[in-house]
Amino acid sequence: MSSTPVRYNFRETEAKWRKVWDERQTFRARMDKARPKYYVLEMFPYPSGRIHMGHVRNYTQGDVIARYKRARGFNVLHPMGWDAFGLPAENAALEKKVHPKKWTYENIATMKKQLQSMGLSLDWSRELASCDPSYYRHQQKMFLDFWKAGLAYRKEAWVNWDPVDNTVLANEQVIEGKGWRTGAPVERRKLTQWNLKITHFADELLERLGTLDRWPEKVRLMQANWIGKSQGARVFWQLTDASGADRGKLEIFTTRPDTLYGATFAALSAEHPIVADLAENDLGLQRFVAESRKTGTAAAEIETAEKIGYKLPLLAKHPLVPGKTLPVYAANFVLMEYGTGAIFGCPGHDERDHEFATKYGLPIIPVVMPEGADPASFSVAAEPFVEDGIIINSDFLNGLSVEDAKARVIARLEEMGVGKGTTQYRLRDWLVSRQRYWGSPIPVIHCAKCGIVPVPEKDLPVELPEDVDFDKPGNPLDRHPTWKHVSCPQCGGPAQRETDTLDTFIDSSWYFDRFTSPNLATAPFDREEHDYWMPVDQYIGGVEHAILHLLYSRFWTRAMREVQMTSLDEPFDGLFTQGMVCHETYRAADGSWLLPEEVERTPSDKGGGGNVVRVSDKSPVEVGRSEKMSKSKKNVVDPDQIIHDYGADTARWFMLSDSPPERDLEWTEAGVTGAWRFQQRLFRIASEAIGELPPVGTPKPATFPEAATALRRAAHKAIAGVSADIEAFHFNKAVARLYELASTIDQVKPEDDATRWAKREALEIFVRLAGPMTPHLAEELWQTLGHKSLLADSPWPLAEDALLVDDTVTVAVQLNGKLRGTLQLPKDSPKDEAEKAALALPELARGLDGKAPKRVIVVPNRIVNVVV
RNA sequence: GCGGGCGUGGUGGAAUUGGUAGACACGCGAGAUUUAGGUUCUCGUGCCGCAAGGCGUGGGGGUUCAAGUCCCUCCGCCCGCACCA
Repeated sequence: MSSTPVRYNFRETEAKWRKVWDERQTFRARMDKARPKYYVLEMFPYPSGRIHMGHVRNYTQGDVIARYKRARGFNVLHPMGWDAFGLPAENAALEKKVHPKKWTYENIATMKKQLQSMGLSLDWSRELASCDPSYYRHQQKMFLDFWKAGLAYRKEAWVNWDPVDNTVLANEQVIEGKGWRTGAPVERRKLTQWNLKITHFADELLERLGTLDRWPEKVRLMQANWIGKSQGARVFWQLTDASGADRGKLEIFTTRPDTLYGATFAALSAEHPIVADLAENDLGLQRFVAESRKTGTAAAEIETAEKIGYKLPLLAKHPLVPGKTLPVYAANFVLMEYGTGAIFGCPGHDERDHEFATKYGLPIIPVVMPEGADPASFSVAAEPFVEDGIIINSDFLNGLSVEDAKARVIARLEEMGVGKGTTQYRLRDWLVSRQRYWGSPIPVIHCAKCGIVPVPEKDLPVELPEDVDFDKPGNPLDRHPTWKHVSCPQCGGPAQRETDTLDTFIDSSWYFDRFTSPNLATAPFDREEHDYWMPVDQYIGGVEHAILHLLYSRFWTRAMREVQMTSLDEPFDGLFTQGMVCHETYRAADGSWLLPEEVERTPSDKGGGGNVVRVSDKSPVEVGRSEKMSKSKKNVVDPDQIIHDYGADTARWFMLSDSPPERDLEWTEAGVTGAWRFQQRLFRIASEAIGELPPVGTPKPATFPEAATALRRAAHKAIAGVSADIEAFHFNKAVARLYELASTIDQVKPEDDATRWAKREALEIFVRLAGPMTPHLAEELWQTLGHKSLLADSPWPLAEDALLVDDTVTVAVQLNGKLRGTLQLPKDSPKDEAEKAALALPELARGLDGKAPKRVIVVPNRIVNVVV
């Protein structure tokens, strides 16, 4: 139309619409019982400094859902807050001499501004930060309530100890068995710490997974495995020393009581009380125990460490075989935290036991063999047989299946009084004490006379003192001159505050509850608001939280139910786990990592890749494979820069196109410019068309020419398709449909009023469908099309059913399963007609070469397969 | 070690219940227009082959008229493992 090119000024336009939404409080959520609610939540960010592309992806996805559900008439709650306590703030304090509070709030300010530049439909009036005493006072109160309800208790637990810094280390701070700052070999120490009784709900947490049908199957599976319910038996073994004198009983838990006859040794955890006892008079054993403690507390470390054992001066009497005794070891691969801290080793049917038995020359007896194997020749000497099979070499169990044998042997053990069938969980109670400053104080007081006393409710919150120093490692609360010294609330005598703080997973276990009434001072939430908004209808976040955060939140919800705060069972009705954002890595000749902006691609002489060189001196750069964006490898792209250069809509559009949201996304410059060009194209299509379109509200013509009907079909099919795609989180497919619709619209050059009407209809549909993804541009185009209302307040378009079905279908014709041609047939043609049409196809006749078909398979509307 | 996942053109990825593999996009090639602050438009583009045709969804095997999809087996990569959040 016009010879002057139309350009979309995204900077001005995006700012304009954000201001309008903000001023009109478009996204403010208010309880309204007359309307159905929809609670969309993305995992709140840790304020690490600046937002990264992972945030952009996460919040874009959530915003698509939030805007879509608003358009569909839901009363949407879409809040944002800050997971503001945590280790990095203390690290910053140590390294940069900034107070954790200052560092955290500065980061929040920066990141809030960044998030706001994305044009997210958030209700910022509900913003919260978990480090704010007005937030954590409620979790202190809840902690005390849980304690009173018997859900919190103290017990000894191991921590990683740095002997140089005299401080407790997080698993993350232990690198190859050494302290991250000191390099000193890490030791394990025992401390008395607070735990929450998550195991009290183990069975319910497992059972209710089955009802979470809007959760990814893999997350439910991971949680089920984590809870790890297993049926097994506790077996009591009589211990003796070499002379046969009674040395007490040993209790062993096993999930494989059916292999009891294959037991050739017993092994105790290095932390088992019996081992501790024996070690008192055994230097070698002391050394062994000390050696075992050098492994950190992480399960992966313990289980990959070389299996070593120490033979104890004990024998265990086999409970079913008179006269048979087993050697007893202390072993580093037996976990004190699981079962009874002791196992019997059946090397024939367990990988770890096999490795151990081979190493220490212990006998290996097969007691299960595959069905149909020959018992005389079946051997497990080379490797254990861990699958289901038939029991052998096991007295009264011979010939039974594994399952039947388990039941029979448990019955026998119970009869004899030497064992008991039990259910065991892998899940351990939640250890919530942290020896750190930047967390919510545990509101208890230690009194020499009264013991552990809760801080009275009127004294809550227990606030963190701000005058702390980070000159030394360790917990500044512990060495604060005055903070911990208080008088006992019960007896008034001198007492001390608990200086441990709560695990930050607690902060994130109820923030979604708090969002329902974030400004209420007297309680964590208003019951009516909570009942209205909860549960979260759609929760979105990284799969790295699949187990811990989500399980702890499910627990916390139940704990609140236990103390009558809610009647809610599950906090998250729907869950979606998004993939990571990745980028190529670049290395200079000297091996140092380079930022993407420090390298460039030189065009090659004839097409194809080209070389990658350093911008500064054109030296060659080694290109590594794409990995998760991380500061350490410098393969990061700053969202701020992208939003400044291309606009928020481009960043959002790129995040949604191409990659399925649950999979990893590869960030590429080409992809961004592609998204940018499409924004420009859309603006041009709409701007150029506007002059020829009928005004808003022009009545629908009675009839349409064929081309107009085709356009209307495309548009209405897009409504159905995009809606279904958004509901199913297939944003990349929704984007592809919008590309198609845009091309279709652009190609229609109307020459009559009905087609002009259809083009306006199609454009309006397009703009409304694109609204959740590229909200600023869509809002601008909505106005360009002549609307006075906000697109953000407009309803989702409705598809006309009649336009969704075609009257002809393309049917594939195959010869022996190989495609020979296609047919256009009326929809739902009878089978014999489809067959007749297929056999008449020249391409088929050529392949058939005069032979008569043996068989013809007809799948209506899909395929005709001729078999000769 | 245990648990979970992923693997389709040069690239990101599409593909109801097994039913035309490669939608859409990037890149690349050819052409047109001509933009000069990131151009735009048309056509082509899985591989081999002049063609007919053949081969193709990480490798190997199987079930089926028909397999990316179901089964077995092997390989590669990624994530979680309780004090990172």
